[in-house]
Amino acid sequence: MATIRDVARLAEVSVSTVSLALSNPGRVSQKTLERIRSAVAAVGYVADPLAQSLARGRSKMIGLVVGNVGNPFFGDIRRELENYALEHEHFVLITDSSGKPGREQALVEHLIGLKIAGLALAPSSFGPDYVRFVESIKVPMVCFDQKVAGIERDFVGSDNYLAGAMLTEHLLQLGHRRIAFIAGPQHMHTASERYRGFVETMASAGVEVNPNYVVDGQFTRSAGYEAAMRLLIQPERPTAILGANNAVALAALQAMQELGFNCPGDISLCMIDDVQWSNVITPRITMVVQDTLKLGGIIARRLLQRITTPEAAAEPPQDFVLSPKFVPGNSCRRV
Amino acid sequence: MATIRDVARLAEVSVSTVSLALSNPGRVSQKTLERIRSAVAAVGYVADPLAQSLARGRSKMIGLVVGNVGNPFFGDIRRELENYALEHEHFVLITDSSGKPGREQALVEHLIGLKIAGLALAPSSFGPDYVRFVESIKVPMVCFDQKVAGIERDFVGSDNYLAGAMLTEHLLQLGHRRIAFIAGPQHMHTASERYRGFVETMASAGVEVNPNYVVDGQFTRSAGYEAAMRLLIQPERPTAILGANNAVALAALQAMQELGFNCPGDISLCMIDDVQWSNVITPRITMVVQDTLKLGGIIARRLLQRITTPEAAAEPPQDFVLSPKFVPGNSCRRV
DNA sequence: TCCGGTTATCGAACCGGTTCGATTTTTATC
DNA sequence: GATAAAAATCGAACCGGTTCGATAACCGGA
Repeated sequence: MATIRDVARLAEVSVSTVSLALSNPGRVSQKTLERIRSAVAAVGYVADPLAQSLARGRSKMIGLVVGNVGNPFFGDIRRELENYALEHEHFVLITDSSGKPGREQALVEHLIGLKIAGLALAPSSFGPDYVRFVESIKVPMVCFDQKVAGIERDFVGSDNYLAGAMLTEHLLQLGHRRIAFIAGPQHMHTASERYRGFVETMASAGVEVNPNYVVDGQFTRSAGYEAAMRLLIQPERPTAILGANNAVALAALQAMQELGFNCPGDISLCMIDDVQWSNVITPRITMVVQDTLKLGGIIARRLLQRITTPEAAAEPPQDFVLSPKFVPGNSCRRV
Repeated sequence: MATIRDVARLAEVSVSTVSLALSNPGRVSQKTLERIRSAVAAVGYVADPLAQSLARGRSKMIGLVVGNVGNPFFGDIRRELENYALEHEHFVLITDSSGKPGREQALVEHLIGLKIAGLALAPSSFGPDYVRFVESIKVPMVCFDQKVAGIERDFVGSDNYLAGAMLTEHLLQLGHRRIAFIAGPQHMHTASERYRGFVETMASAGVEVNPNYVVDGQFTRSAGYEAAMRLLIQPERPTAILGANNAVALAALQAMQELGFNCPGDISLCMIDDVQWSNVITPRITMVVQDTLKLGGIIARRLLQRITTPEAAAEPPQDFVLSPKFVPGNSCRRV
């Protein structure tokens, strides 16, 4: 590997001039610039990013920390961020916390040790300790997906209240009254907002929520399955189930299939968030989806702004909340 | 941030002693070790990984380069690698090439610039240039998924010939003779092997392969859909379709649904590789799946071995090929 | 021709560690 | 108690860049 000293020797200038010429071509004379450029080409010099980061105190890398890279929700976001970062000569490092706050923290610290230029974080926890931790991060950052109370940072996400409300409204309009809700962990903003959307829409329609119809699915497949089973073995079954996320809804579909219930014949089902291959799942689930592409675009643009321009870096944190979109399927029938 | 010099000052020893003590506690005296340890604790010293990597010429990071992190196939592999790496105080950086060879190369070069300790690579291309590129990588590495002819590196993957053969055999035993095959790009080892498994099993059963029944699905959803459509509009339709991967098979299912064909009533379907939520897809697709957990374990162990022990690093490259598993569904009927 | 003000280039210090040969201290041996 | 060998510690160079104050070269104007 050729170093900057090799270039300097060949171009017959000092090391500092080479460095200057490469980072700020306007500040050296035309002929030395050319000499340096041809020397660079001759020895095949490429600056060592590690040495650069050490000297500059910051690298050209952007950290992306998510709870589960396999979740298609993150797919578009990752892609947008990568493409946008690439345009600005930055490089995205993806890390996966498996949803564990402890590991998330370790990953973030490691990334900061790498002197990343910026961080896109999908928070996986909550509470004062967690908030303190996130607030201690001094790198330019954007949070997304999960809004955490107390964290004063840019946030990009969807209107989860609206998501819950839209599907509830849809079911009500189809004539359903015995509507069940498989909820997520209530300490999560997404989960509590979706639930609130459900409850308030029911209330404003004057329909009472049967407490037995609200079960906790933890946003996971296994807990969602258990929760759905509890709903389905009740003597007076709900006529419709609203899954607060894709995992619990599909777990409910599985439970229905296993118990021999027909969807939507016996029970209607709808969910928040898409999954891959949802269009080959029978029935096609009626759902409300987030505009992940747009979310990713906003995250990417905002983060790069904060990284590259000092004015943007100084701006106060801002929330970007997008409306989700209703995607009709054939899993809900009129009653 | 406290530096090693702060520690040295407080412990009243030289910087080099601190460095030595931290990396090799056995080579300093007991009391200086203790003094250094308490000094480290007192100032909250944590070594700067960047400076360490620069000085040592290698970091504690492992690069994982895949074509699509969203593919559940990579999920287990990533998780196994991360867990195993963590046990050995290494840290996994995930990067996604979106299947583009150019970007893959750029990513690998960037990772090498970061002086990664090792690399797990799912090759996304082939051909002499590509082989030359991979062969030029001097970091300890393990290739997986796609076996590329000419690359002399450890390889971990599944027996794709067997995968194709098993499903073909299954369909033959159910009495099918008009069996169609939606193939992948033949320059890919996985694709050509699966195809070979199909062709040779058909041949040894004495069943002729109708050339109109072999179509190219490129392993992608869209091309798979087109290919399936071509199969389905033929006057003499196949009685069974074998999808060479999950994407083309599910695209075929979609095509069948759209054209009003019942699966398995009208046409049987089976596929290689699982997808998330396959158990809520109707019908449950009969498939052959790879043992991704075990693959991940082998990749992780092998790579860490090569990284941590010089003997393993010197070993000649080796192939680890696992047998896939047959998972019956209800998408194939007897004819 | 001399002078003040730019512009171009350089040298040295620095980022925060590691490493290795040299020096000092300790321990064991006679 | 002298001496060789072993163990502990140190200093300096190095990894490969950046940055900034200092110096050198250049320019037009009096």
